[in-house]
Amino acid sequence: MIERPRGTNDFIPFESILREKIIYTISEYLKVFGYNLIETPIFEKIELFKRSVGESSDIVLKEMYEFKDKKGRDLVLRPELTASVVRAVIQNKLYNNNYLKFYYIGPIFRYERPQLGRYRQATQFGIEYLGNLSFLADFEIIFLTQNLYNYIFNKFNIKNIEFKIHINSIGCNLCRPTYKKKLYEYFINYKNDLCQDCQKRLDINVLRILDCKNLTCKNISINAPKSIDYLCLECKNHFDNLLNLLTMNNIDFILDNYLVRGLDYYNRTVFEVKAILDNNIIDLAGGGRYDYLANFIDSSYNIAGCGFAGGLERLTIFINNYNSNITKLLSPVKILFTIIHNNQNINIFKYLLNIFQNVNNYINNLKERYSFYFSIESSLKSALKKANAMDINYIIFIGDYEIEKNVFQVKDLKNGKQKEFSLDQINLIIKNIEELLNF
RNA sequence: GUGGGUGUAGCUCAGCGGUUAGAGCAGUGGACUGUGGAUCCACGGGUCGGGGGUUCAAAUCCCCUCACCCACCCCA
Repeated sequence: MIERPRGTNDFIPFESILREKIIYTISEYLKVFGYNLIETPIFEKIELFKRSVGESSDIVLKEMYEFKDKKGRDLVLRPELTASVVRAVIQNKLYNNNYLKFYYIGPIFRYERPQLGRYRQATQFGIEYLGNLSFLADFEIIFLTQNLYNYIFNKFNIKNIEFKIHINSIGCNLCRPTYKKKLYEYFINYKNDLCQDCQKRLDINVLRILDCKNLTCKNISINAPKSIDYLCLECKNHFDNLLNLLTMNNIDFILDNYLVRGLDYYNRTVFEVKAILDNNIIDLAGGGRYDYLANFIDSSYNIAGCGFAGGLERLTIFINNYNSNITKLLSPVKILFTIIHNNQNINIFKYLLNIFQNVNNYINNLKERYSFYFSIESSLKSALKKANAMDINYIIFIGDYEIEKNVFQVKDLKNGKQKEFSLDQINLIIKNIEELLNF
């Protein structure tokens, strides 16, 4: 047996249906706010991520799927999408537009050890708002992040889910070096107590020590200098204004002084969406501002930007966990059309073909709301058994008895009611499906 | 990449050196030949994740490997 590669998934019905609906829900919501779909390649040149996500980040350091193509080009399966979106904006010369709002959804690849909600091929969705330096853009992104999740959870009938937005500012190129220096000076005193990883981080990226889960490191971090105490005036104003807007709009956020992100392109605002599942904290999404990203990719460009990215698989886990009935809620009305056929009279099949054709003809009235199934059975009993097993809502059937009386039967399997219709009307049953089922 | 746990029927699992590997659920057929879900009876189904080793004898013990789950690391 050839199995699928580690950390990948087959999404078979009905999980695939749920994913489809979630994706639809996301795009439906974001389009109303003026965000439009952007699609970029699944593989990119390796340089794109080395320059943007950062050579010192774990993603670039050890998690990328790298390969050479037949001409020896160094390519990678994309580990995230923000860098690609910014690259696309530059390459397609979109930067002079003042309405640079995009949403994306698609696969990303990271070579990690799989766990629940963490896969080597995962699906990320997110939005990017480019070209706006104002704190209003940060506000819009955070507002949309929170309310997109609210909208999805509401749509899938999920109540009582608690998710929190953690937020911080990590400053800009002016003030961050000072802060990093202060952090370094603080942590160097504890160098021998820090875990091995953090001892390395001391020189590579001090900020990430704040993110360490090691208990000793955590305890040391408690009294570490906070980035917000070292922000320059502009960064401080930006952050204060943002927090004011969020407060005025009753957006529930937690000011997390030690929140940092593993991708190097962020500046000023960073945030994460955290939710609780069985006493575990799971990150649903993360994001922030990345005003230097365009410049990292090509030094002749400066394009401000702000966005967030969320994981589709993690979201799906929550929806399934909080609403186990979800696939039933999403299912269309199922109708089984059956011919009870236990003799040689093949003429009876013409009614079956008739329904096939009419379903096709009226597809616009039926789509999203009805699913049709067809079968030929030797007895009514087996037809009903099959319908029951398939969780069919209505069965329409024609057998010898019906032919003799020139009728067909419609039975509501949920309440057992049954009604007889004249076979002369068979051509109208799909066209008038609503009336037919409403008896 | 590190540490731990688990792989036995379609599903959930029992068996943990000793006949021919089991149960429940699901499936198929019948009792019941035109009105379903119930009940009873019968039946089908397994390279015990894969490979190697130890042994008279391995699902069971050992080694390797693959996959999943959990905690790290990191992140969506």
